[in-house]
Amino acid sequence: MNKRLTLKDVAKAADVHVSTVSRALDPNSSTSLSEEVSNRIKVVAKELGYRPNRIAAGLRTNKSMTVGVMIPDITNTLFPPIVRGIESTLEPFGYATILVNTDNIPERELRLIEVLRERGVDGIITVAAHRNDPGIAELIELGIPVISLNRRLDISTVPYVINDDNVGMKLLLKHFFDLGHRRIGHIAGPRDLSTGQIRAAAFSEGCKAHGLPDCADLIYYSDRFEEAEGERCTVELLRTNPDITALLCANDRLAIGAYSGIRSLGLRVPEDISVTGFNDSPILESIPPRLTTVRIQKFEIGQAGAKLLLNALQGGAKGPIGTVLPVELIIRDSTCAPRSES
Amino acid sequence: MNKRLTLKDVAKAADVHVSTVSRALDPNSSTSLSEEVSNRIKVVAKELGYRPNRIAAGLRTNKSMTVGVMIPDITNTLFPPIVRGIESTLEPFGYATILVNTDNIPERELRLIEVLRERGVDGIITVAAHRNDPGIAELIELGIPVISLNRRLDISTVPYVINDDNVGMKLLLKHFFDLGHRRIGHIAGPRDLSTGQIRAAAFSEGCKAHGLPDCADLIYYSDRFEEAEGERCTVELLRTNPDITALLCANDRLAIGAYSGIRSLGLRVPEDISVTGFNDSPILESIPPRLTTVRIQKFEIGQAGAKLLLNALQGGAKGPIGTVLPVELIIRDSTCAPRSES
DNA sequence: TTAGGTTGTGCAATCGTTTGCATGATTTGG
DNA sequence: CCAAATCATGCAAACGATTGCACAACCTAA
Repeated sequence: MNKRLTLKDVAKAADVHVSTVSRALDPNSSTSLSEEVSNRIKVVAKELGYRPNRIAAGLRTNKSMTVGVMIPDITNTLFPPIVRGIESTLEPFGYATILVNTDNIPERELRLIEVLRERGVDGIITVAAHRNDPGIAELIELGIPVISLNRRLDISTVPYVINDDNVGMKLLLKHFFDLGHRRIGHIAGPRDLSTGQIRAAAFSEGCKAHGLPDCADLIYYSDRFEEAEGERCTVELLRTNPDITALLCANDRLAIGAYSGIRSLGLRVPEDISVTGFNDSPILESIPPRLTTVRIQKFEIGQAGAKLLLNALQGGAKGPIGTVLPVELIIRDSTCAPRSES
Repeated sequence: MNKRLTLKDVAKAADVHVSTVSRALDPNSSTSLSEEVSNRIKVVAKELGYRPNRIAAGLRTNKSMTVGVMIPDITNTLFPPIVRGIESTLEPFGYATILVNTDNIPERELRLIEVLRERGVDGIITVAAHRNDPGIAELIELGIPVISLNRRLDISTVPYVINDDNVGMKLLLKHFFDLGHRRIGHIAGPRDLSTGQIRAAAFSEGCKAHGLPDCADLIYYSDRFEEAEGERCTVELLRTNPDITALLCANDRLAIGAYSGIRSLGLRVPEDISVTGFNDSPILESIPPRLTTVRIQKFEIGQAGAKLLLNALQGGAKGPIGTVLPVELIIRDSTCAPRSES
């Protein structure tokens, strides 16, 4: 267990002061050094295999070169590509990422924010933000850069990267409309998540635009983005509104749950009820009937978020506060024209 | 951007020395403090909302309370549950996890090990180890605790948690044998990964045990655990050995690739060729024909690995160097009796 | 009563870097 | 040829916590 090399060791070997070594090894040091000494030091450092201790440096500079990444749950297929996008973008700049799972539990989220702060993260990227998120609000107040991915906060000062939920919903609605559907239900996401809220709003708006009658009672809010919730809501919605011919779900998991719900009522997808999702999870290609959905850019959302954070960390000219990534309608087998009722 | 509270601030507020505060807040401090002072300090600290700066503490104690987790690629469905198992187990003990993706590229792995070392991780859990891994070997030499999950290293001093690959292969082989298969091929994993090597060895051994004729030429080594490789190897193997009726693939991805390969030759799964995988990825339930495979415990492997690391970090009595988790045969639709050739 | 033992707290060094300032060496210009 | 400017390097103080040691106050026992 040989001790870690320090600046002091290099300094001794190169017969200079530690501060000189520090400067020689710092590419953008303000103080000037002679080429000769600088090179000698670099050579010695490399020979000895010197590696800086970022903890010590972090203590002095108050920069840990780490960022916190908060997600609800890494085992949810939506998040790994986002996390990968973040890591791939940040790593070349020397930032390491600390990953934490909040399970969408507010207290847990608050505790994990503390954990990250104690470790002196330079910034935080959250994919787990609630519309009204006290923890995030506090971070902002403390001046710690925060980026919210996939979701938005109600407070408008938090930079975000989201998908174009609005356009996505309109595309789905138009698809239904073109097929001939007129009674369309919506299984919405949780009210406290921006994705749920934005998509529900887009749904209402879209219905109106297509001249569909009041659709407020055709929206059913789920409590969580989970299959079981999708099933429960679908059953309840179809019980109350048996004339529905199409079901627009706020995400894929709700849609897969809707499949079960529809079948439990003795109906078929899509012959009796057309179903759509949102996100385009990788599994979908293989679950029959293959789900018609909206594809969002997952890796890219992480990438864009990381860039936004880098910009904030480098104190750069503050770019746009929000980035909206384009989406794409993916038509598969879960949608068809309604049974003719003529 | 109000400054972070430090021990000094608390000390001033409680009118004691910083060292006293440090001791009061350290649950297992060796020095004794009067109840009264200790409580007063705790109250003041809580009131002020003091949070220790782990960076500073880490510098002094040489413990960062972070661990590095190295995986090939978080977007591979095998890894998220493992990572979650690690994080869930470590977090309650105050450890944060830094996640890095190696993409199975050795140079990248070496660089990332440096990144982790610079950050002073207290230990490393790798799910990306090669059988012969110079980076890991160096860590061991430096006395940094390392645990290898899912894979083993050839050097025997690295504690590991693996699944019972051996039993898993025997179960699959017995399953084939019971169905009546006698010409069984094996698409093996890469030679430099222990999973590939162990499974191939178990295959050979199992063939012999069942009295099957020399099977060495029925093993085909893939270069990577990827679908495309599975397809390529399957096609080549079946070209050379057209009498094969069953294909045992070293993991699920190779098996899914095998599906394509078999179909490209105009054959059907399982009627013409039975296929099996390994791991039981979540997608499998939905890809027809549903793959017969061996289920490994993913979350548990992370959990067990984390426990092993905790043990190593607490310098505890060194427990077993290896943990082998039980596996389970999952029979689905990709296997059936061979066509009768009577 | 006093020597010796506790007990509770403060002092100061330390961890490995970074960085403002001081200082000695060298160059420049008049 | 000397004063002033410039350059290269060293010095030492941070950063915020931990911890061995010193020391004062108190307690106990002979």
